[in-house]
Amino acid sequence: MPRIVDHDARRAELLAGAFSLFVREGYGGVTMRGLATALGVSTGTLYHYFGGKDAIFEQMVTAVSETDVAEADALVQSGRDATERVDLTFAFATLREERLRSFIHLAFDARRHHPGGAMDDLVERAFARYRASMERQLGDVPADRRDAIFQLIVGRLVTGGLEAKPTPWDTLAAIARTLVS
Amino acid sequence: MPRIVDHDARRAELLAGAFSLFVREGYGGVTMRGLATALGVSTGTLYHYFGGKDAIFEQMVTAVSETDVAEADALVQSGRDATERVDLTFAFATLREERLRSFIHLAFDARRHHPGGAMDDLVERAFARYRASMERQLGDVPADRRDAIFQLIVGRLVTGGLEAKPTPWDTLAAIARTLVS
Amino acid sequence: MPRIVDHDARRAELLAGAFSLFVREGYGGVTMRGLATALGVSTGTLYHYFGGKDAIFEQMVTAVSETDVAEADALVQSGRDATERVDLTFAFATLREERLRSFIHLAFDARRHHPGGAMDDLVERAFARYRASMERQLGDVPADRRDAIFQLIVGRLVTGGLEAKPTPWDTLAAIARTLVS
Amino acid sequence: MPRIVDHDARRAELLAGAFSLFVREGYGGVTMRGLATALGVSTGTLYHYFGGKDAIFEQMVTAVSETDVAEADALVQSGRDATERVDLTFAFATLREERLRSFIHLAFDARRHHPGGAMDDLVERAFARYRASMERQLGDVPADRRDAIFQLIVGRLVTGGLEAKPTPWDTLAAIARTLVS
DNA sequence: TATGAATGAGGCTTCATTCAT
DNA sequence: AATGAATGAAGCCTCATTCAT
Repeated sequence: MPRIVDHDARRAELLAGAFSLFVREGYGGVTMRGLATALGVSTGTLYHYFGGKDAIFEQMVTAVSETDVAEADALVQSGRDATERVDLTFAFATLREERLRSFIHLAFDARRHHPGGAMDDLVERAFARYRASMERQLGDVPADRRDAIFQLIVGRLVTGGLEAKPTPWDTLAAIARTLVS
Repeated sequence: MPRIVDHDARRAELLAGAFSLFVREGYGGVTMRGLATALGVSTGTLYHYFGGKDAIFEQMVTAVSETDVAEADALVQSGRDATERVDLTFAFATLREERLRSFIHLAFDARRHHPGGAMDDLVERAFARYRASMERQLGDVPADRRDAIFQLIVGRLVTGGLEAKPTPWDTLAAIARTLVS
Repeated sequence: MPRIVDHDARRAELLAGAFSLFVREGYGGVTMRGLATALGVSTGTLYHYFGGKDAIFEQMVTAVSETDVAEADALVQSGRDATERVDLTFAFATLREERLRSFIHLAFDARRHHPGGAMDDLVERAFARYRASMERQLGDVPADRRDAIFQLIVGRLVTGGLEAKPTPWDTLAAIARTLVS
Repeated sequence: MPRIVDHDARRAELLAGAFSLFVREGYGGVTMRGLATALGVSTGTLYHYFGGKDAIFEQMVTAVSETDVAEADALVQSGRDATERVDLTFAFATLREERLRSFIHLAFDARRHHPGGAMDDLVERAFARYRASMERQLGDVPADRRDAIFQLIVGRLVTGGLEAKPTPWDTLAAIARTLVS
């Protein structure tokens, strides 16, 4: 069935385009009309490929976390010891700061707009992917310290979006290094 | 003579009621009609006491952070040394976990819905209040370590709302203690 | 019954204050709250003295035209011949331009908000008062020419509120003089 | 392919329907819901074709004045000398009395509801179109007399809507003829 | 497949009016 | 007599969704 393949390919293409808009505007800030315009299609086309706004949103949450984790793995695994890999983990967070912060916000949004449903699983699985990545890369760091580093990064991502002068990444990276040596 | 009403007291009362709804539904999820119903008043009354939805939200953010900080100060200052006060800080975060998480969530929402406006200042000032409280209580801890503890708590509050099995508070408190001794 | 007298005096006082606001904002632009504030009373007081917004408005239309006609008569009757009295008529229109224009607008408003009712009579009587004043002052001018002068003035009042560069009053006064000599 | 609709033609159609309602109810008296109902469409459709209430009103003012001026030009230019063209000008005003009166009324309303905005320009331009038409048709009449005729017509249109027995058009036309001979 | 015109519920806000004090 | 808190209908506008073409 070549038709099906084309259909799926087009859907993936639209999803990729939708992602940046959702990340920039948040769930509530995206309108179907705005999304259609940004993607260069009509609203009718959007409804042809997806069930509706929610369906688009849900498919995106998964797509984002998979992309991010793949990139993080690729970068961090080049570190030769735990200290270096901690530094690379912070380097990744710094590099993709906006995107990761947006993901957290998206996750919040997602759970709000689909309470108690399959969306919870989706978000949990996405976070589990990030956690698994850290475990792969920092497997020789004690679990409690690895957890602390994770919270440090999440905390910094969040405050970076809310405070005028958030704690510098370097400061936190330095603290993190003391936790693994 | 008019119906006897303490204008400010009534306003504070409405504000307190509004918080739980905003927390449950998010900024975008709260409608003036819904808020009025939840508070047992008419929409007109809401506009009698507040300039509008934004004004309600803004006054709420300030009121909540002030209340929280006052409570945190009261609790934490009973600690006799830095280690004890770190423990009490975590105790406060654990105790008011839901409320603090809601506040962060709300702050995110608010900035998305009103980018670049007075809301930014409001949120920044609220966060500054929390920071100032920590500085008062943990003044003898080096600034970088105090910052790390702050990020640890914020990170834990956020992941607590998104992960199925977030890192236990105790684990992070233990790490934090190592940072101040 | 001294009470009644006081009551009526207060009502006249409020009406006088209301007039300038209605003239400035038009019927639709005046709110009861705004009117109460401008008068330095409460909305409740307004409802104590008048039946409501419409009642205030209606009483005003009569009051305005009576005041204006009295002033016009006083001014114009000092002219010694028809030409002079025409000039004085234009002088009065120029002097009270804004006020007279507002009255025309008010009259329009009035008929719109109270179609087919007693308000039509009210407006017609008010206009009849202006006409009667002209007949008193320009009694020796043929009726058709007097009518033309009236239309000239009304036309100029209206276009003065709508055009950037309306015809100067002087130009029209000069034309009017040719009509009476 | 989309439902086949000539966007501009549909807009013109809606605009034409809007005029009669605006004329009947006045700017403030027209509601978007009422307008939609009167036009047999939904409020959403109105916003699909126009930016909002003001945009509808503005486009209407322009459309009406353009139509009127075109009609006036066509009628009046058949007159062979100034006297005949003055008569034809009054004939046009008599024929379209209601419509022209409504236009003046609307212009007043518009400026009151949007003081100091783009509406002022719009109204001024519309009036300028009427003035220009008179200049084209009565170019050989001295400017001051042409202006007087314009005021005569405007005055009669206004009083025709407010007085029980306004001055007959014939009377004013006769006076106007004396001004051009 | 794809379009975009059309829908109508629902959002925020205003305001004439009522009524307990 | 006077106040102003409270009401709720109604205004303008947005937007997810449907459907004829």
